Amino acid sequence: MPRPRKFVESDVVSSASEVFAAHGLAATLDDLVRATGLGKQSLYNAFGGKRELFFRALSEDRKEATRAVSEALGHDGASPLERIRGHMLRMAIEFSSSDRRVSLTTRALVESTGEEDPLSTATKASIEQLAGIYAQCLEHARENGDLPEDANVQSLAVYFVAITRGMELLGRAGVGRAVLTAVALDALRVLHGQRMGD
Amino acid sequence: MPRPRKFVESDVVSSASEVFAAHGLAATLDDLVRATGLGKQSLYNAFGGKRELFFRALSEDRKEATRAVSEALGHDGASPLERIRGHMLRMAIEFSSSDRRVSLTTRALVESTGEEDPLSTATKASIEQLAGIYAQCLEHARENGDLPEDANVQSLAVYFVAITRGMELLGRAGVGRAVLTAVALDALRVLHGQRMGD
DNA sequence: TACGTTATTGACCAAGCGGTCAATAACTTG
DNA sequence: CAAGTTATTGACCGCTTGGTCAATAACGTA
Repeated sequence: MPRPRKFVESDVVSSASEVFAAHGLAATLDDLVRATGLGKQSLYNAFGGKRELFFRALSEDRKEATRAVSEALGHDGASPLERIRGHMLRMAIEFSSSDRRVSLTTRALVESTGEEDPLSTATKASIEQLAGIYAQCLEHARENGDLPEDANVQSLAVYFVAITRGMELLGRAGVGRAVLTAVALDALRVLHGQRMGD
Repeated sequence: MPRPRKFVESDVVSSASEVFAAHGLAATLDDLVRATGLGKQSLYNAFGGKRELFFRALSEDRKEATRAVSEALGHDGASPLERIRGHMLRMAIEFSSSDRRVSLTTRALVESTGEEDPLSTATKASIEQLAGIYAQCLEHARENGDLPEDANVQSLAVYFVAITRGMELLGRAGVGRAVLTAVALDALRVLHGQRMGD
């Protein structure tokens, strides 16, 4: 009965995501209107406002990021450690690409207050989810005998989240592909050492 | 002859820095007026506007950050590698402290456009400066024989900038002291391994 | 083809923004 | 103590902001 929408919701979120990636929450409602092609009111009807649309975009970004990492670290014939290696090298290229924008999750991380607000909750969950994926792959490596029996899979997983975040920021600072690749290879050496000097 | 100022410039910059650390460039002129105690016009006279004040704060933040790292990695009897270790462990504690705010440099990194604007230039310089300090210390370690002769000191230096940036973000996401310390120890294993699996 | 429902459109609004102005105050120096 | 210079103060301004409203359009259904 009702008048049908002229837009595809996921397309709108995707366009909005680019705008938010470029300008963060400081992106203007007008930017969004221009990027999505919708009118203000339609945007408001469909999503509820700028902030809500940001969360929606953030959620999609997170879904996509975890999907991508999941796929990169998933079974494909190579050993778990080889998959992590390939993943890190691809990240180095990705992060050093000149048109790469900082991920919404990282943006949200910086803009989050540390309190219990929705932004902080969302970013925290995002980090934990990513760490979970790394942990799974690392656990497989350990079962394979590619990591020492007493390797701390949990902290290593968080370590990989940290180093990828750091590489992302460095890419923003203009660090080029060669250096970032070298950094990725350095980072991987963590998996080869035997014991921490305590 | 002129009427003297009622404020100390460095104090104003310091107060402003906190506000910017908390809210980024989105901090309002009113926030700054409240935090510094100066009137708008005085702020304007002394610094030239919000953006200029931000740059001033960013510059101080950068100076302080490099000073701190320099001191931590400087000569103090311990070996270069031990100094790096101590530094990383202190960073883990610092970044996981609950009232810690994200550094202005990291903020600027995220908000920079990647173009040639002043923000990007400043952050790039900041990263390079930090990497330089790490490189110096690592070079000493190599001369000491604590690192293999063929270790790539330059990329390792950038690696340490990356992992500390990542740890900073994770601290923002609520990762606690224990986990962040474990991550720091993981990160250090890079210096113990012998050869990269190529 | 008339009706009910929702989408779209463009005008509109109050609040908050960064910044400015003009008047006044405080100090040093002659 | 008068003159010159800069600081401070509070009122003010034009613009942009996120959001709203009322009118109209487009569809399925009866």
